[in-house]
Amino acid sequence: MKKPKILSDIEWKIMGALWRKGVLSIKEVWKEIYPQKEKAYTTVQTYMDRMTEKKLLHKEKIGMVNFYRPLIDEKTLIKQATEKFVSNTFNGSFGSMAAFLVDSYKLSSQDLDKIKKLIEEKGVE
Amino acid sequence: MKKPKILSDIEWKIMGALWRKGVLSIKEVWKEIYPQKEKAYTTVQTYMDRMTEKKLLHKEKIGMVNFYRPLIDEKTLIKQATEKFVSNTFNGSFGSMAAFLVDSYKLSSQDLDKIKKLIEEKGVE
DNA sequence: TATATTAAACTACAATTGTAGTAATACTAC
DNA sequence: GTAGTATTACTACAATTGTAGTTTAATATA
Repeated sequence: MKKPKILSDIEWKIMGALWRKGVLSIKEVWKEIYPQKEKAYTTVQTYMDRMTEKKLLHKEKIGMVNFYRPLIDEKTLIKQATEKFVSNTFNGSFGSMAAFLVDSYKLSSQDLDKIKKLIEEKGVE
Repeated sequence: MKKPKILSDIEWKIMGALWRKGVLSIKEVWKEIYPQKEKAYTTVQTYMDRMTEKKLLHKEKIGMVNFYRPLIDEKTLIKQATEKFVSNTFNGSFGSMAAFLVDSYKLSSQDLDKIKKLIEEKGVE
């Protein structure tokens, strides 16, 4: 992959809606991500258009309405984004990042437990 | 904090150099982050200027040369950036993010071990 | 002192992003 | 078949980002 497409805030929201729901019209996405109309309908429209150009979405007209579907799967994109983020902020060390997260006040004991189990599965005892 | 300032790639590099070295001139930063002249000197100059305007850096002239020093400390900024990233990509769940990292093929057993110890210190047994 | 070097200061400009308005078109209910 | 309504399609435009050139001022050197 040449230029891993990293998303802006709004693009993440749009992709998120589509990953959750599968295939949606612009209006449906808009209602999903801005139920309080925090942004104009046409703003979402513009984004989804551009994302279609950028091959992040595929659009197909059914009747008079365009429906959009994500062309990139969630796992893949999150992986790319995480790699880029970690490379910027933690000099590429996933370990440091994970340690930072664990070390921060942010994790519940359920989280910690889950992570611990994952580690154990990976064979560190 | 009103608008947490999140950095672009180049800005991270510049901040990184300054966090490591303390106080540097533009040329020093440039040599540090683009030893192969991947970007023009004036590009770095423009960035550092803008970052000074944005209060990310403080500039002080010593003799004829400006020296720059970071106004925001590394931990703080990484925390903000991580929060934003996690909110975008993992719906705000630090646990999911940590689990994703641990679960991915990216961590060495040293990393895992370190994380495990951190978890244990936090009192999950 | 004229000259080359250095670094600062200023200017430029296209691409992308954030935000949305307006025009055209098709559809729906009288 | 005409008047609203829903959607698409098109257009707009300022702010920010990425990239760097040009001009000026000071400094060291020959």
